[in-house]
Amino acid sequence: MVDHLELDKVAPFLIKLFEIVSSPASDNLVCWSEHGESFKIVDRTKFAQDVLPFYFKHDNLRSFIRQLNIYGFQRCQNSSGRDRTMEFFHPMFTRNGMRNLKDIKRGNQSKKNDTVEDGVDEVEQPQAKRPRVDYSTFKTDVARLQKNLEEFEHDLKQHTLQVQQKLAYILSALDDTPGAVQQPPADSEQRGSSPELSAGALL
Amino acid sequence: MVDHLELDKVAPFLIKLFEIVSSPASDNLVCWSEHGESFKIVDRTKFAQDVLPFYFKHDNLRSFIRQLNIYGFQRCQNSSGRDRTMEFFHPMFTRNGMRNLKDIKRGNQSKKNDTVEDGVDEVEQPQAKRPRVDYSTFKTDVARLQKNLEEFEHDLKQHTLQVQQKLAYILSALDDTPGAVQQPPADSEQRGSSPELSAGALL
DNA sequence: GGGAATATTCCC
DNA sequence: GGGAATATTCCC
Repeated sequence: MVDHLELDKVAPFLIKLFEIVSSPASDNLVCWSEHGESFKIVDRTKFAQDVLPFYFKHDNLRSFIRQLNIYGFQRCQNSSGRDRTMEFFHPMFTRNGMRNLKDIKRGNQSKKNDTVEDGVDEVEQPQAKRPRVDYSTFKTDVARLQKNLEEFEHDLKQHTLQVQQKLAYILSALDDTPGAVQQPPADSEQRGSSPELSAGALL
Repeated sequence: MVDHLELDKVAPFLIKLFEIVSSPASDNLVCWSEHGESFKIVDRTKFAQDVLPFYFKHDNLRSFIRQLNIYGFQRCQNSSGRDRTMEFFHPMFTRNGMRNLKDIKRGNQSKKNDTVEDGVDEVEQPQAKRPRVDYSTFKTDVARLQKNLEEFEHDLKQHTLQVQQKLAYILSALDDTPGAVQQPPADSEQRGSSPELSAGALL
């Protein structure tokens, strides 16, 4: 269906990672966070032993994390105090965002547009070392949602079109059938028109 | 004994390669050539299947060959016509030259001194495209043998010294033993000289 | 975490 | 064969 995920443009590591995190079978070892915006390694040892060698040529947690870092994932500090759980995050790696995978690049091949100036001039403010909230994740987050939305819209249009065509075909076939409905398909966007049988109206 | 092989300076690939080629157990699949100056892969398929995964994270002959090329190995054309055997060669990779392993470098990190000018000026000779024999392998070959020889000499000296010391110790111990043999063991290599007792003479 | 070396794959 | 991308290891 959605065949333009362009998985061929996505690094193998990311595809495997998505599969690993999404696979329900290993949810007790590694899984999405509640809202699917990050993922957790629950049992480091078992994860390394049982999951890694199935997808990679090693069973080494550190190598796995090295890859995460290379692709720009950030470690999230676990909320609770002493939790052995590890949590990682990348703005383009989300449960429902498989289509964003192709925008995750490795190493320092980052897109320059991440460094926009916030509308605040970068003049020195030497008075105090302001910890200064980092809005960049918000921005990339918004960008991601924006993009998702656009693509969903596109998909929806495609889908609508297809259904329309199929229905039109069915209706025309019915038309040719003696004793079938005579009513031709009306166009889709009509407001206040009398309710009638039409492909467009069904969408 | 010969503990200055400096294996810690040798790339893991080369150590494994040496082991693979030298191991008698797999001589039917991969082995040294007759004089130990190159090595042969006799059965490509079995070699890839049975040997490679034991040493590397893959069972891929092409990956193995890629590594050989990276380390500067050359493929030798098999003398016989249609032979599935593959033969590879590197001047510093020989059966008796384990100590040369540390001089094999990867990639283009070649030493400049390989490009000495042969005593022949590099002026253009556009008359004919002379195929011009490449003496560089000879030169590195000579260098290797030279080096081997020097190091063997060094080892021999060390060895001689040790044996001398041990014999001296034994002799002195015998000397202290009442009723022990007075007659020293006759030495082996002495021609016509009067037999006399000395550690050095035994060597 | 990340730089850098080494290993493996992919592609020409 | 080798360039280049990706993966894995090693080390700070």
